[in-house]
Amino acid sequence: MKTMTISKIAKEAGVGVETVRFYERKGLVDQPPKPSSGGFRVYPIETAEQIRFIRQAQELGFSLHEIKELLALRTDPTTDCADVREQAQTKLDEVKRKVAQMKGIQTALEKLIAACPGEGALQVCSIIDAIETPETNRTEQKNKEGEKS
Amino acid sequence: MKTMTISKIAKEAGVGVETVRFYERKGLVDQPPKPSSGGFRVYPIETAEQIRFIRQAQELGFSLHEIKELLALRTDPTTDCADVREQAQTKLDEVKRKVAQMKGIQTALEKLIAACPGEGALQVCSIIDAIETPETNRTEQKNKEGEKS
DNA sequence: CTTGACTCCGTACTACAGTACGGAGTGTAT
DNA sequence: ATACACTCCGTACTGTAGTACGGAGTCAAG
Repeated sequence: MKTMTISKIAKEAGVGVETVRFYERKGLVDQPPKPSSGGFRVYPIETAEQIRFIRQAQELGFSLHEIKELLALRTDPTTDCADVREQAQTKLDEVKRKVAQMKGIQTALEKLIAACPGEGALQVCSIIDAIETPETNRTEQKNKEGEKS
Repeated sequence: MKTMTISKIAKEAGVGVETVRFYERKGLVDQPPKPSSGGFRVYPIETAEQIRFIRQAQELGFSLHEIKELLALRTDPTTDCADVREQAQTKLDEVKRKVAQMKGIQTALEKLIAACPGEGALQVCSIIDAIETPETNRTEQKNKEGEKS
C-alpha cells in the first residue's frame, strides 16, 4: 500500500477530493499533519473507512452535525465512560425516534401501494388521495391557530 | 368562507405566507390572477389542500422536484395509475433499506451502552463497524482504478 | 380619512452539503 | 530535467428549501 494521498483516500471512500477536504474543514475527519520533511499529507486508511461511515450515516438521515457527534463517541477514549454512555443514550433515543418515523413512512407507502389498483386512470388511483387526506398518519399537526376564519 | 387571501391559505395549510409564495415561484402551486377589478389575489381552497399534499409528500421523503412531478401526474388525465404507483414503490424500497440500516446503528449503540461498565475508559466503540461492514450495501464501488500501486 | 393590517414583488439572506477554480508548490515517470 | 499529475489552500459558486426585508399598494374599521 502506497502512501495514501488525499486522492487515494477519496477514491477509496468513493467521494471526491474536495469532499474529503470539506469534511476536514467541518471537523468530521482529521487532517493529518504535513510531514515535517515537507511534501503532501499522508492519510491513514481509516480515514476512508470513516468517510464511508459518514456517507452511510447520511443516507440514514443523520446530518453532518449529528454524525460528528456520533464519531465523537468513538474518538473519545479519554473521557469517562459515563459521558460517552450518556451521549450514546441520547443518540440511541434519536435513532429510535428516526426508526419509528421511517417505519411510519414505510407503512404509509405500503398502504398506498396496496390500495393502488396497479393500472387504470388516475381517477381511481388512491395514492394521491391518500396523501391528500391522510387519516392514517395524523401524527403531528402543529395547529396552534385559533380558528380565526 | 371569506375571500381567501394568501395568508388565509397559508394558515389553512399550516405554512407561512412566504412559503406559499415560494411554492408559487417553484411552480408547485398556481398563482391565481390578480382580479381585473384590482386588489388582492383570491385563492381557491384547493390551494391549501395542495400545500398540505406537498408537506405530506415531503414527510414521505419526496423532494419538491419529485412532488412537482407527482402533482403533474395528478393533473394529467392521461396518467396511468401505474406511474404513480411506481414512484411510490421506488420510495418504499429506499425507505425499507434505510430502516434496515438504521436498525444496525441502533443495535450498535445499544451494544455500546451495554458494554459500557458505567465508568472507566472506553476502548472501542464500533459504531463505525456497525455500518461499515454490512455485506448488504456494498452496492456501488466505483473502483475503476487499475491497481496503480 | 386616517391608521393599521395585510398584499405584492423583488431581492437578499440563511443553513446545509457539497463542487469548482485557480495559482503556487511538490512528486514522479520518462 | 522537464513535463505532467497531483497537492494545498482560499475563495467562490451550486442546488435545495425555505425565511426575511422593505417599499409601495390596498383593504377594512373606527
